[in-house]
This record gives sequence, structure tokens and C-alpha cells, in this order.
Amino acid sequence: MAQADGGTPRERYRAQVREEVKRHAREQIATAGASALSLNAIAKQMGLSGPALYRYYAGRDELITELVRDAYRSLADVLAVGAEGGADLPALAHALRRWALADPQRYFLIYGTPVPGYHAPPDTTAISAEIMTILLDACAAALADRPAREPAPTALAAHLADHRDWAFGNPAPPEALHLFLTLWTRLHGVLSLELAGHFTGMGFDPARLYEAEVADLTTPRG
Amino acid sequence: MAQADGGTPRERYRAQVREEVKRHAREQIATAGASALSLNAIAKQMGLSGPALYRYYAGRDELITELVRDAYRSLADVLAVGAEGGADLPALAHALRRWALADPQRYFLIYGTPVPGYHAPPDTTAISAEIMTILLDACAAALADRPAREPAPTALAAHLADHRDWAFGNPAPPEALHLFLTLWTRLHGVLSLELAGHFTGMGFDPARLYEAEVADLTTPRG
DNA sequence: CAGGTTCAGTGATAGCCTCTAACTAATTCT
DNA sequence: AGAATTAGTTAGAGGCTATCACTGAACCTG
Repeated sequence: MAQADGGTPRERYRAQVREEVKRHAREQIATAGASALSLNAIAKQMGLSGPALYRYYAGRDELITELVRDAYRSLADVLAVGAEGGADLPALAHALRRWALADPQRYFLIYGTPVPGYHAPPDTTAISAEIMTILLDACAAALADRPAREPAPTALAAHLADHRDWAFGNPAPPEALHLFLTLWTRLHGVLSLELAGHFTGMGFDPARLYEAEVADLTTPRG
Repeated sequence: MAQADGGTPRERYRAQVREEVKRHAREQIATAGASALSLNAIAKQMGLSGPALYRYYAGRDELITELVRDAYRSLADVLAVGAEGGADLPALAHALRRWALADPQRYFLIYGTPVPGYHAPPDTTAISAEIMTILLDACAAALADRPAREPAPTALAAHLADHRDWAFGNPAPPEALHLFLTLWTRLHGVLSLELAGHFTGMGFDPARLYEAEVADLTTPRG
């Protein structure tokens, strides 16, 4: 993993160590949450002494930012592969759920509690836009497949038609914008509460709730 | 605030200091997030020296737990007052949104990224159940007001009918259980993404999206 | 291959933090 | 008034982030 050889041996070594640091970091985050991530502890686990890691990462923040970037990248890739393979909206929704369940803390790295000061670097938000584009396109495609029998555009769709800056140049119709936002927020709603454990002990199967939301999303209203 | 006089002067003083500690803690959390909360910093702000606060809170965790409890209590009270006043589902939904927007980090204290190890104490989960009961009752009432013309109970409702342990003794019909879960997850979906800032720069008005979800929730499907 | 440069890794240190322990001083109770 | 309780103190252990100055190895170049 991590393209085997990049250039000079030193560069390769650097990349290798950076990768190993991230491996430990991911493990630490998965078991104790992002706030418990400690450069010091990682260094010790790798048999290094504290400050050594500062050769590889400028600080804790940079490491976390890189993990956030990786998380975005990973999700974008999963969805892109699905979309290329002709996956429809429900298939993408389930790919998202599988991805989230595989590593809940990775999901929260992206969609969890924000740190008030923090602003994601531009390249990260670019990947976020990539993700939204994939889902938005899928929404537009889903609507195109539907028997066009909605003479009453929703009020929200009209509002979105006037404020579509975020769908940078995407030719999706207003209804698709509406569908996308609804998809995003509803899936996130179920997923984040499930991953946060708010359903544990309730007895029911969250997968069914998710399934019901997906079904509702892909069934035109009467 | 904080019932003026409790008993011995010492007890009153204790309660007063505990309250002041929480005040500073809330402020700190609101501006820098829960992970940045520091007992030491609070002590200095209060003109005390570090360890003094350990007379009032066993540690950082206990303080945070109390803030979580207060947050639950505050939300439960807001909703209870609304429900007593005869508020319907949309009114409760808007009360929830107002409460969340008033202090986003307080919302995340409850519904944000979980700390893997942490388990909320029983009294806290009891308040959570209180909140769910209010909303569930409102859902049942909303359904009762609807023209009863749904011969096809949803598959999810059937599943929930078999797994209704969590609605401890609540006589709500399965459809109400379904509606409640949908309400909860959808509202949380919009709210948490909005509060986390994922809509900033998108140009549209999150309130309209929220409004659309509320409307959808309270309109029977055809 | 010799010599200079670059860079990984080190220990020391400053400055935060949580939390414990021992002590002082004020308050309250009897 | 004397005894018991308790608020607050300093000191300190151990953790963390991060900087700095240094050593020693790897690398490149003439």
C-alpha cells in the first residue's frame, strides 16, 4: 500500500514512516476517539522518542488534518467506484453505510462534532465537493428515470434554484438539488445517531430504519 | 438561578461555586469545543489555584458529565414546556431547532461525536428517555389527528411493533414509533450538519430545508 | 573514495494539562 | 472555647505539545 516506490530512498523511507504514524493514529482514534490522539504515544509505540515525529508532521493538527483528508478521499473513492460501476441511489446509500460502519470514528472525523476554530484546508473541501457531486449526479439520474409527473415543484426546490452556487456548474434540476440535500441529511441523521450508539439497547435494527429512509427517498411522493 | 438557598451556608456556597465553575466551562466549550475544556484554566479565571476545583468536582470527566446532564435537562424542559402548552409536532420541532441554534456545542455535547469508552450515567439516559417520550407522544397525537386511511402499515412499523422495548410501556401505535424515529433522525440530520457548518458557503437557507423536512413529516404519504 | 551536506533521531527544556498529597487557615458545630 | 470539618494552598508526579541544540548516519558530489 501507498505506492511502493516514489523516488530517492530517503523519500521512500519518509513516506513509509508517515504511513506507519498514520496507522497507529487511526488505531488510537478508533479505540479512544480523536481527542485522545497523542503524538507522544505514537512515537513510543514505534520505538521512537517524542520529538522524532516532528520530522514527519509539523504537529498534532497536521496529522489530524491528514487523517481527515484521507477519510474524505476514502469515501470519495468508494462512492466514485460505485458510481462508475453504474450503482443507483440505493446502492450508493448502502455503500456509504458500509463505509461508515467499517470505522465509525473515521466517519465522525468528517461529519462529527466540529472544533469551533478549525477550518478545513481547500484541498479537503475539494474532495468534499467531489463527494457531493457524485451524489448529486446520482440524484439527477434517479429523477430522470422517474415518470415525470410532478407539476408542483417544491417550495424548497424553488429556493434552491435561486441559491445553487454550491452545485458549481452542475446542470442538475432544482428537484435534484432538493433530493440531494434530503438524501444527505436523512442518511446522515440515521447513520450518525446509530454510530454514536443512540440506538443501542433500543432493540430494533437500525439497518431497517436506514432501509426505510432509502426506500422513502427513492419513491416519489403522491 | 439555581434555587437560591438550599440549606447550610456552606452548602449554599458550594452550590454557588459549582454553578460558577459550570458557567466558565460552558463558555469555554462554546468557544473552543469540549475537548479544550480545562479545569486549570477555569480555576485561574476564578482567581483560584489549580487543584482547588477538585473540592467541587472529582475531575474533568465529572464536570463534563454534569454539563451533559444539564444539556439533556435543558432540552427536556424546553420540550416539556412546549408539550404542556399544547404544541404540536411542528412547534416542537422548531423549539428543538431554536434550542440547538442557541448553543451548538451544547447540542453536540448530547448528539455529537461519542467518546468510545464513555457511558452516560443512568440518570442522564433517564432524561434522554423523557425527551423521547415527549416526542413519541406528540407523534402519536399527530397520527391520531390524521384521517385514518392507511391500510398498509410500513414494514418498518411491523418490525418496530416487535421491538418496542425502548418505548417503555408507551401505548403508541407502531406507526407512531416509526414516525418518531423518522422525525428524530431527519431533524438531527439537518441540524447537526447545519451546526457543524457543512452548509456554510452553500448559499441556501438551512431553515428552509428544516422547514421542508418538518412539512414532509407532518404530511401523510399518498 | 573523501569531504561536505542533509537529515533522522536524541536529550533537555519550557509550558501546558490532570490529579494526588500534605499542609494551613478559616468556618462551623458542639 | 475547643474540636471537627472543609476551603484553599503549595509541591510534585506524570502526561502532553512543541522547540532547540546536538550527534551520528546516510547521501551526494567532485
